[in-house]
Amino acid sequence: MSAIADVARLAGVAKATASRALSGRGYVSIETRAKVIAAARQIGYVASPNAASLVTGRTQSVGVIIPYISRWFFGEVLESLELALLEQGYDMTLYNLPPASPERDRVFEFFLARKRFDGIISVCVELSEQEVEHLHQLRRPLVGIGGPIRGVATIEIDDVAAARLATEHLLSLGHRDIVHVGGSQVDEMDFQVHSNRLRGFEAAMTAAGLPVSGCFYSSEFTTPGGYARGLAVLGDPRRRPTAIFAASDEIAFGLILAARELGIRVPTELSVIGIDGHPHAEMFRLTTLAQHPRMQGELAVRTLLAGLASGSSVGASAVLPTSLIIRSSTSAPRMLRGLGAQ
Amino acid sequence: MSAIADVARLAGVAKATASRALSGRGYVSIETRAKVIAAARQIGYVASPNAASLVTGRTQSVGVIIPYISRWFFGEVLESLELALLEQGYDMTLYNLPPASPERDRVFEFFLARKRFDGIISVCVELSEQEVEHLHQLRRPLVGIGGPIRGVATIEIDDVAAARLATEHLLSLGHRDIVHVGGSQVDEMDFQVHSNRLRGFEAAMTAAGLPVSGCFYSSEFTTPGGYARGLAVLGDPRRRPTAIFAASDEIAFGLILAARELGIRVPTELSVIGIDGHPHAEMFRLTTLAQHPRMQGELAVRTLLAGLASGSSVGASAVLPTSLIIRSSTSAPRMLRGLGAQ
DNA sequence: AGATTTCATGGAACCGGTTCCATGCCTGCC
DNA sequence: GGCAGGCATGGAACCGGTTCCATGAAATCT
Repeated sequence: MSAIADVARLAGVAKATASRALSGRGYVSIETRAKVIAAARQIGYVASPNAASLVTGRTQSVGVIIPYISRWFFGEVLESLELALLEQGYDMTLYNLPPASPERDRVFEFFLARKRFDGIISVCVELSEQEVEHLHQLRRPLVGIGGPIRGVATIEIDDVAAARLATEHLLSLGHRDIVHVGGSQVDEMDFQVHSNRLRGFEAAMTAAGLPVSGCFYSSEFTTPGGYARGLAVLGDPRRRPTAIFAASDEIAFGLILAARELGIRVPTELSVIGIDGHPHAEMFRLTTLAQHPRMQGELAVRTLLAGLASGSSVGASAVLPTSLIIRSSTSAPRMLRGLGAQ
Repeated sequence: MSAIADVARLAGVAKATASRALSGRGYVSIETRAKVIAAARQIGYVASPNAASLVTGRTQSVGVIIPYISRWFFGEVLESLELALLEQGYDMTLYNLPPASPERDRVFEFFLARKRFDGIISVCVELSEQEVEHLHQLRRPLVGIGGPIRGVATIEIDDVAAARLATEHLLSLGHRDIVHVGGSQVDEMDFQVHSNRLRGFEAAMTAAGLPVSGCFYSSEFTTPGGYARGLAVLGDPRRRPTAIFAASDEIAFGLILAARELGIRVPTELSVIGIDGHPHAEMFRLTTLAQHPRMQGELAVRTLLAGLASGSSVGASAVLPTSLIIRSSTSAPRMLRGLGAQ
């Protein structure tokens, strides 16, 4: 409703002066500034960033592209991004881009090209060369979460190391018959998360002198996905592993539910470890390698805004820590226990 | 980068003509339009809605306020809102406003007042009189999901009826000792969902001639919340109900987990029914009263855009249907079964 | 054929801010 | 005392679109 011209008129100054007083740039006397601020408050004036963006090029808004909203990791990242941006006065505009979204091209060619954003944060979206090119043409800072993009600052965890640590935890307990249930490399856009976790698993197994062939089963990254896979993998008693490394906590929950349903005791007969640090892990007593999505979100915002302030396009990438949280879904395999007890 | 003036120059026409050709408003000859469109494509021109919004007042952007992102219902609503808005060319800017958010006032007084949105969708946010007033002052259409706001179109389900139906399902199976586990009215902003579901429960119980005092237990609206409450409520065998009506599927999952842990068989010894239609319900074989958050999101967008087109501020409210999905978490109580078998 | 419409286009104003530039005052310094 | 420089302010241009208005040509009507 009210424009800066109204504020200026009410305060008895020129538009230019009102603008300087409110934005804090340029010379304004203390009294004038007070007058202008009082006038602005009186008529409930809030500046339109759209109008300002025309001349400054700054929109006070950031675009976020993300493949899922409901899955835990993404929900957490989103909440932390929103909060961090809000604190800095930025709006967050959200584009949900699931793997095979028909809207994908339109988002890159139309929505993101509308000069609406000061920067873009891409959360675990596997970008094609062409899409990266599109984004770079916007000449805006770009930060990735969860995986590398060419020429872009990235906030991530070391998925290979995390998977390796998780697997080594099982190995150190004495397990030799270990299976990895993780994301498929073909079905979903995986942003290298799936394959990195598989590589970490294989590295740990190989280092322990164990074979890896036939030890991987794919699953949707969800609890029902893990459950379905669990029923299949654990259904045959003769070929049952003593431990499973799940690529995510949500998969692990499903595996535990399947095991319970099949009457397999966890951890006595089956150890399960996940990756994430999901809040439900406590309830399932799940041993997990916790990552910290909120930290990743906050750091991504800091990196983006730093790039914005400095004008440099590429900020510093960061690899965030993970931590092993041992609960009671993992233990030594029964066989060994028996031996130990003798 | 490129502005409409560049397009006009390249096409050899005036800015005004280029604008008309691209927007499709006003008279332009077919050949001229083709020329302009070709020129625009050639230099990769995408109009800046920010610039356009200055004169048209339309921003092609909608603000959404929502208390949670991770909880299932909200995630689903969000995904459907984003998709529906995207299809219509609108951006979705997200404000996450958990119950006791310290950012709350700033969002209403600053962020939402920036003239950035053509309309606002409020998802299950309990608004104070003052906040409603603030929103109305923006003179923009406003649509609520999940509960009534004064003078605003609302998309919702009938929570009282849904709770009543769920309870009646248990009653019709022969249960008499039924407990309701739902949200607290004090702890969280509840948008009347909690109290409405409690009212529906009490209405059904009273109609069946059963007492309601002592039959309600509060819980966080999450699986761990239901789990904790389940351990407490089901822990004492002497005071154990034969059936529980959970206010959400996520609570119900927790209750089922707690029951399993206590060695209580579902549904033989305990029936559980929820509300939601959560995708995990299949895995838990949970009987539930399904609502359809995606329908609610789509309808909210349709209502908002209709209000936008017509210029009328208040659209039509709608009450969406729910459907009872019977799985095997509910059955007749054991006692009756025994009788029936005789 | 002359008078209206309808169509097509260009020029210019405008939306709401920011910023450049010019102006004038006051202070400090040589 | 005159001049340079810092401070405070106003006028005007500008950002990138849309739209009003004027103009002229072609089509339609009387």
